[in-house]
Amino acid sequence: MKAAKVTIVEVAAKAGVSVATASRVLGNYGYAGAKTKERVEAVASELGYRPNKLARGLITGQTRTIGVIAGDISSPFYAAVLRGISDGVEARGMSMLITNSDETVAREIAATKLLRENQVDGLIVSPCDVMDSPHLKEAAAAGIPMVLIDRKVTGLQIDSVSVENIESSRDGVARLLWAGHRRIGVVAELGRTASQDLPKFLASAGQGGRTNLNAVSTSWQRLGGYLAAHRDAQLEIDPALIVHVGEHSASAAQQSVRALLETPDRPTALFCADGLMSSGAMAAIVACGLSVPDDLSLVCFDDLDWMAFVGSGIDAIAQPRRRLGKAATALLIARIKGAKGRARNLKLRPRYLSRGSIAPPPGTSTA
Amino acid sequence: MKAAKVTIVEVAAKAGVSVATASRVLGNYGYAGAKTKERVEAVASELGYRPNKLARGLITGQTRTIGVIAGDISSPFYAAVLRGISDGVEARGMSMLITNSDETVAREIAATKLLRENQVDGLIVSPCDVMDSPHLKEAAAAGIPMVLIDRKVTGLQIDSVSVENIESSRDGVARLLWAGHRRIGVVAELGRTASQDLPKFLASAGQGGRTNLNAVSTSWQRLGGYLAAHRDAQLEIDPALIVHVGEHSASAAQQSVRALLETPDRPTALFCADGLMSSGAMAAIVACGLSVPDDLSLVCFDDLDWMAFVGSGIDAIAQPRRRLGKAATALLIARIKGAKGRARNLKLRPRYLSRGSIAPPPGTSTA
DNA sequence: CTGAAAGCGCTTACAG
DNA sequence: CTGAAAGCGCTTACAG
Repeated sequence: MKAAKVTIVEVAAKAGVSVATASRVLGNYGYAGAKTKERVEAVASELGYRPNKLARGLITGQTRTIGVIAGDISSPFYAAVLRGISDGVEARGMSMLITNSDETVAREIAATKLLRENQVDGLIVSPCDVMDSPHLKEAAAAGIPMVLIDRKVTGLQIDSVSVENIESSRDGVARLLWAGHRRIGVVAELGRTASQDLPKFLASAGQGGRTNLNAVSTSWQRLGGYLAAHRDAQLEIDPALIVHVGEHSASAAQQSVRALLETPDRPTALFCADGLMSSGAMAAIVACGLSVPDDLSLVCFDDLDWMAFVGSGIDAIAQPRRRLGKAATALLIARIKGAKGRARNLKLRPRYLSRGSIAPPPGTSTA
Repeated sequence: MKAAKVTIVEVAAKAGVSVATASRVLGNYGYAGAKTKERVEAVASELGYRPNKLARGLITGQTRTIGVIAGDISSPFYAAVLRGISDGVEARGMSMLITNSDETVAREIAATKLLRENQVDGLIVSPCDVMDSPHLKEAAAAGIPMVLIDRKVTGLQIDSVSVENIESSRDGVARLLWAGHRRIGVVAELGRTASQDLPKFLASAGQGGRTNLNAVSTSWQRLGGYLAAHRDAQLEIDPALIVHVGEHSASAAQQSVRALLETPDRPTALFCADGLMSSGAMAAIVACGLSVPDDLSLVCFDDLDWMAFVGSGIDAIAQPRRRLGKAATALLIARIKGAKGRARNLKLRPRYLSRGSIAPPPGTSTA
């Protein structure tokens, strides 16, 4: 049943030319007489010839395929970023191999290996360990074109595209402060070791040490923005207001936020550091019977579709997700084509969407 | 800079064995002496040998890569389905090439071509034309393993995994009817030619002709369920209540729904046929200042994360999206491994999530 | 258990 | 403008 594949050899034979010539017209490079060209093409389409990219790739050393390592392709953030990448890739007639790391180093390593064995022309990765990723460094050293997306890795000087996390978080939190809030909760993932890292981080942030923030994961950066806004306003931080969820999970966030909201001295506003945290926080807010912004003001990092119509609308720091993917693809393709020169680190600016989820703290007279 | 790739030839040479032997231990098939094996493996890891899957694929005729054609990988539905596929694929050490069709035949054809040139071992596709897809039929006839997901193509007898659209829509709408609603709006995409197709469809559905519903796109099937529920209850259909949006777009849905809701004789309940329709409808409901379920009851096909906390929660017909992908992958891999026999058509059953968005129609006395 | 040799389907200098 | 030949990196009968 399996129809025998027609190869270039058969096309050449039937067209009465050499394989070399057939190859030249079918791959359209090099010279070929008009008549020859026509004949070969006619035979090829008649026979239903389909070039074998494996053979082509083996010999040219290019597969016209890139590999992508995302955290979780089903999350709205990565799904949109991937779409941006995909658009860039498809527009160039290239292909895209996709993997998930689930923010796990072991899986990221496995993915890197698999992708390299597949001879991808380049890699776009959202590294899960921003401090030390030997497998990525090795790949970069081996000369495989690579661009980092959403985050960077300390000591890895390669192209990257990320988002202004610190500045835009600082701005978002500042808006809450301007509205009069003094007890603002922050909900962030912060990894498993947050309880140890947090005191150090708070201490160093206190000095206004800003440099180290670039060497840290996005959720820490956004927390950094929160701290910076408070420092700008010369306000102390109450560590009890920092909810470190510890995992990428909406339901974990929901539990932690609920606990905070049931506290007697609960915050009058919340800043959520990513989409998962926002979903969890919103669920907790509803579960506690609180309404936004009357009982609680809210600013969320990353714009999810429901933020447009929940309550009176939720203020969001909207990341240019698709553009993130597009830009990464453009950088990668340039490198694949041989672009030299030092690493380019693009930083895209999110847009603040003001929808009305910020009100003065409850009990404040508006008069 | 580009580190020369180490091939099996070098490994063999340095280990003092033939390429054949090196190949046998590195690909681990065939016999190899314990000592030889050890030595070859040592040298391979020392040299950082990385098998070239192109060469391997060229000769074995298997790439251990599958191709996926989705509508839009950034939509929550496809994103989750893809994750299901991805899990199945990664668990077997295989890879996955992903493309978007944007529900466009031309792009689907291009994707099929590209994927086949990449010599994928099989294809999972969500076909955008359920009536006639010669490119898919050709691929199937050529013997490439393929499974259809979410929808089927008339006249293409191959494996498929879809969802019980008709039955579960019928059930969802029935719940609205039980609650006393008599004017229930339905919001569905239905394609560009809906205005012509609708009268015919209504007429044939009137006869209880059920067979043709399998040969129709998911949004038509869900409309079919709506009609069936009304037929069960012996109620007439008011065509004015059928909102055919015409495109896969939340904002288009929002506009159409808004128009319906601003009508003097507006419905007391809404049934939304997919996620995009639901987002649009919800935005329209909020824009009109209506509240769910007091002013309007609501049932949505496909469960989006916000439905858990918007208002008092929105009833949803939750599709097993990830399972859809997993099941498709399992079927595909079985075929790739050579499973024969007639096409299997899996139909997964959604779960109805009752959250409280159904109330009696406004003005009904509960007493 | 191991090796020499052919070959997967294509591209690419190199002659002509 | 066209063809003969080598070769990309591997696997697979086939002998031994």
